[in-house]
Amino acid sequence: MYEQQLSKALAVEGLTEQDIAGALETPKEPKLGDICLPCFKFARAMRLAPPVIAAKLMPYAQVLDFVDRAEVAGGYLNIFFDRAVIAEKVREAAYAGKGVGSGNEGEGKTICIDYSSVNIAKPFHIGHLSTTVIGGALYRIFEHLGYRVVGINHLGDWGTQFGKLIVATRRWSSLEEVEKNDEYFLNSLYVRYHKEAEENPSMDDEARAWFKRIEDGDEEATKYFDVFKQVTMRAVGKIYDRLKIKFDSYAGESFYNDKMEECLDILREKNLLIESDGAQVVKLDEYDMPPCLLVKADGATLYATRDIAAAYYRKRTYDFEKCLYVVAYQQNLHFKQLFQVLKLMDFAGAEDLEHIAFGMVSMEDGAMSTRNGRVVWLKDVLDKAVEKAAAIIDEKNPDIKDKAAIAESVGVGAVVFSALFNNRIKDITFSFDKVLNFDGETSPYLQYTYARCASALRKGGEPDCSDIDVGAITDDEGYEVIKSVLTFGDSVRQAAKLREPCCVSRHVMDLAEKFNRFYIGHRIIVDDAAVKNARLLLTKATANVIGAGLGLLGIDAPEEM
RNA sequence: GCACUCGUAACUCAGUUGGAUAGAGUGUCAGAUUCCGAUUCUGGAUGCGCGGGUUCGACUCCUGCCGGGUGCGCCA
Repeated sequence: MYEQQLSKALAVEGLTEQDIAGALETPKEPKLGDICLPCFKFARAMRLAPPVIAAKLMPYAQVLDFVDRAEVAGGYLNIFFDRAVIAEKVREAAYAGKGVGSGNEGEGKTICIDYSSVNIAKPFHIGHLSTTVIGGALYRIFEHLGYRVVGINHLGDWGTQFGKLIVATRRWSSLEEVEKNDEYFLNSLYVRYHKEAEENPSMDDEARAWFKRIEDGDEEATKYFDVFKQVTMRAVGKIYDRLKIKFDSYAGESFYNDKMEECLDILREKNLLIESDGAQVVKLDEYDMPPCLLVKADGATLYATRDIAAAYYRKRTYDFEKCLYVVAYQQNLHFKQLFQVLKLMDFAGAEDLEHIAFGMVSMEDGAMSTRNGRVVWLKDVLDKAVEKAAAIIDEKNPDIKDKAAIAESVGVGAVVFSALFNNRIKDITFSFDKVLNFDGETSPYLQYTYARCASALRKGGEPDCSDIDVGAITDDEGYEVIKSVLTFGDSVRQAAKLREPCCVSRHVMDLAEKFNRFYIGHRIIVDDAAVKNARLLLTKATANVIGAGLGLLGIDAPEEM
């Protein structure tokens, strides 16, 4: 808050606006001021001791109309805002609705986000959660800042697993049966295939042959392919609805089948494609990386080949400013190679590709594995969380309306939030106890706080802005709430800049804690109308920010719970 | 072996471009409600893996070691 004005005002004694702007920071503790300027780094150039510099700057801060006072503490200049001036700004936040903290710096810019990217024929498991909700949150965060966002689900809909599924379907089931059943049935065929193929390796030849037929556009094989894809999409569609995730494009791997050749031509033209052990690769020794394999010895293309084609297609189709790949860090090397190859190809968007890596999920007894059944399906996790939420509602608020919908919001929200509260890079050891914990720093806490605000607003009525006593919210607790409300937008920007949704979740959590402290200490609905209106206004602003923050994360904020 | 990455309280994690006395939650113990929703709030206790370096100042940057994770040509 007020960084610009302060930078301008304190650019004296040879200091530039940039010097000041780069040094301003928020003190650790509220009692040290609202904003501060450490003057140590100016000492050398100014040939003065930091406290002397702070003292010289103090009068320039002191005269600003939004400043109450400035103090010199060691080498710091601590600035305290005029609380009444700050409090006035809450009005705006209270009437901004869901748009609170939004911006327009993204206007005219397009960001592509590649996330979720499910594998066809595999049910949605807990390992798919991070990419899906991180991508979804980044989508909304950028949108909130005015960007045009293109959400891309780069479906894993190509590869020999389709041949395997055809073999399995023909042996133990039928196309009709698969079509009628859900994704778990399809998965059971896949698991059975792997079990039996161990003893009967000829099945793999059969599978390869079927996949070849898909590649060749064979009618019968394509029919199978379409059904498998349809069954999977039906299932993940339900999950996406529950998670509030949407995509603008489902162009997956199969989509790029006919778009790779032109990329390989570019590589050949630039003499980048080299034969090695029968395969065709791009050498990356110069960049301390192993070669990037693009065409197998048998002539088939690879994941990386399709990613190159996808990059070209996206640049051409969307003319992106940035293209983000929300994919686990296991693929760090793959993306480093991919980006380097594209750079060597002089691809126009090469500098704008970014791998947004995140940690992996494992089970308490080791890595997850679909084949041996050591896997947790997301649907089960969501269902259990919703069940638990319903039980708590039954116990605490049995007469509430729309119980099922609220339990869904609370349960699903808790699962989503658990994946968005920490830094992306952290590994996660999955445990039901942790995900189903609704106490402490969880989304049910945020939702509860939101519902508490909503309840107060129902009882207190719409705040009347013509009759406000800002003094009623400039006490320490209220003032902390105000500052948190007003800096929400900064956190949204930080989240976009770092591609870290947790900047938003952390901010909203902090606000909820501050509001609850305020709430306990001060009655909102009091006889004095001016005081009541001020507190209601703050309550409304708080509800807006919590609601907007949860919304950015893809979590509902029910009015009651 | 090489590369990347992580190591903060008993546990799970925050910690702004390096800045003041390193903070939360869980769990634990002790408290708070005649009054707006106790899924709330208040208080107590425990810590930066180890050693060097750069700096006025290092959890943060560099370097060495220790420990965990991931990756390293025909999977995606």
